[in-house]
Amino acid sequence: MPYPIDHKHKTHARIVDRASRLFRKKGYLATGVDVLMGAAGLTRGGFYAHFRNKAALLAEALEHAFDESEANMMSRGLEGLTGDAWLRAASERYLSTTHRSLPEEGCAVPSLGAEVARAPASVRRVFTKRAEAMRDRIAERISGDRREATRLLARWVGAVLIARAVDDRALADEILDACREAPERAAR
Amino acid sequence: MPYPIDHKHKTHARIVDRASRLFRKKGYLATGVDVLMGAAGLTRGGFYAHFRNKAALLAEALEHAFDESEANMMSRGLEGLTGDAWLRAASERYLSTTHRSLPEEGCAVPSLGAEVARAPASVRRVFTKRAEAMRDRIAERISGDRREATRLLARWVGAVLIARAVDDRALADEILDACREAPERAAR
DNA sequence: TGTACATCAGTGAACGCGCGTTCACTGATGTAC
DNA sequence: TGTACATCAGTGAACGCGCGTTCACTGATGTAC
Repeated sequence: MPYPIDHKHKTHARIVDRASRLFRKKGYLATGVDVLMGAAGLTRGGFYAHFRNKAALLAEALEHAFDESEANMMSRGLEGLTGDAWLRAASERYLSTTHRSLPEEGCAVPSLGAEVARAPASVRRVFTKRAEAMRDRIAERISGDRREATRLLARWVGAVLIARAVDDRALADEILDACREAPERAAR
Repeated sequence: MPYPIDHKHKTHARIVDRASRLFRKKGYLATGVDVLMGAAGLTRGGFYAHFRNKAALLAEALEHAFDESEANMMSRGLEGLTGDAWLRAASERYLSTTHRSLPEEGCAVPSLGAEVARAPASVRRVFTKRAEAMRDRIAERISGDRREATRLLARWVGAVLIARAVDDRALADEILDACREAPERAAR
């Protein structure tokens, strides 16, 4: 057999990782197959030995993005926390200026949500599964209330989306800061 | 003088209106100049007699979209309402299944926010001005609290973005419904 | 241990196509006489 | 009232370019002898 057994698998994973970052940063449509392959140290032609087409890569890139961003923002270092303590810590991460200015390492929902809505069913199915799982993971941490978790996720996503689109650092900070406030406190 | 004096102005406005709808529905990058002009009953070549380039049209299309969607969802028929009554009515409109399934007539923030974040400064400046004005209009209706208005807008935007991306009607409805709940009630 | 071979991951030229933009022009119009 | 003219909104061919995808091939590798 030519090449080590896991060689192709490693290459595949490298393409998915680079794509996942480029899609979140530049957008799906705006990132061409040759740029993608170049970022993985390969050339255009090899792409179709790994993926049926570009949309199939988007589906895998979404899975990878959710894996990475859920771990980074909702779990790593937050293992012991629940309820309000977890909520404050997770909100601080999701609504941080770091997350605002580094979409390539962040949640795929604000960066790719609109493009996913216009993507083939295969892509939307992956997004659906992962977004729902993310919502449920939030619910688990805040006393199991899925409706409250839904509101929280929606607010996080909207805040990051708007903060990134806005061309005014102070306004962006103001938006993130306002949304960091817990619902409980917000209502007095 | 050739042609009625307002002829060019009317054509210009028609292009902006069609572009505003197509951009919201299909995305900015995904909508080509010839499709845009065709939708306005014209041909490709005339475009540059109206706009410096495609990004300049995006800026005008955003203004138009904000005008239209703010009127439709926050004002029309809601003139007498303030506080909780206005909040309930506006939330119902923004988080309606109609708004979810007709992005071409809806708010530009969930449909174009991510592309605006990657657009030239001229486009982002227009978006900033209009998004801030929208937030302030919400604040005026709910006792002047701009931070609360920011949270409300972020939640609305996130909810519609996610509900559109998700490939599951029931889940989409669940998301919109959960986000319809007023913050006050949400916190008990 | 050294060589010949079979495998297949990756190459790069080529496909047809649509992109944003430019430009020489056409032809519908209001005005002047 | 009817004709000639000047204006300029809109046309459509052309520009170079990058897109997603295909395919005949190359060459690095592990295995067999």
